[in-house]
Amino acid sequence: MPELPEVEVTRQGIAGPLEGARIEALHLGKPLRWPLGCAPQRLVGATIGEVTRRGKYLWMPLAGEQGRPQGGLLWHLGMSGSLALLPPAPHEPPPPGPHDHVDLRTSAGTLRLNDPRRFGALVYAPGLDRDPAARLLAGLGHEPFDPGLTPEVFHARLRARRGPIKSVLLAGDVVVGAGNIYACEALFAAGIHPGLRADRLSRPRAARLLASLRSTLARALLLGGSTLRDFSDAHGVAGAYQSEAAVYARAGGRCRRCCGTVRRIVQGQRATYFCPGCQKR
DNA sequence: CGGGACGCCTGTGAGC
DNA sequence: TGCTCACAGGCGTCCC
Repeated sequence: MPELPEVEVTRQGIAGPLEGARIEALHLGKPLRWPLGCAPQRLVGATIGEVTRRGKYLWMPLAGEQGRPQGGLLWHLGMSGSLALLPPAPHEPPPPGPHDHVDLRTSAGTLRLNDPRRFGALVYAPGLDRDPAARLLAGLGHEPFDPGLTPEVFHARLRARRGPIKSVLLAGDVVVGAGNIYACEALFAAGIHPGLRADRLSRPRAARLLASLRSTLARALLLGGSTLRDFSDAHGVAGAYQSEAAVYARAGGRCRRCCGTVRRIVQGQRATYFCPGCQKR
């Protein structure tokens, strides 16, 4: 679920309402991927700043009572996580379900993390540039919409990589944001075979792939992301992108462009979907 | 150092 | 119906 569009849609749903809100309590359920890293009580009274995104992480800066910087919270939705912003007092939030593992109660409402598989995380860090945040973000590549990521830069980065282009997109150390769905869809849109070695992409094809990646992510963002099982935005609204996926999860189906058959292969333990007719090495 | 496999955890759907 | 098995959108860590 949560690839860049889903995380960004989530961010857009919570950033405005939560900015300036005061933390009243933090309740934790079952353990997530990593421990919080500080006593929940220590966050009470802090004021939430502007929530930002880096890759698939959300950063929620916190300010202390006297405006002193007080670090922040790094959120990750993992494979099955979603955030819901529940109405503030006088409304009492419904009791947490079995997969609700975080309730961040604030003056602007309760931010609730639901994550059945618990690959997600909530981690406190003294700053974005301080551990553990710095360590987690250290290996991330360019943001896909970063103007500094020119076709030339993208091509140069790909030329240093010998693995299949699909795996390189997924790895996130060249460009962040594409998970399995959007990596497959962007490659289809660009007409590039997922098994092509990254260093074998010509400059024009690299440029085309970058453009396809951007348009794919932008389109998904516009549609509120993809909902394959249970993703929803901060207001509980499902995404709509999955219904227009050209290849993802469509093995055996008819390619919408050439009427050939969509194939499924496995690369690096992950399923890859592509159209052999439209995507060339 | 790059690249690939593993494992974290639970739910779902297919097949028997 | 009920069981088992494969598989699922991410990513840090380990090993070669």
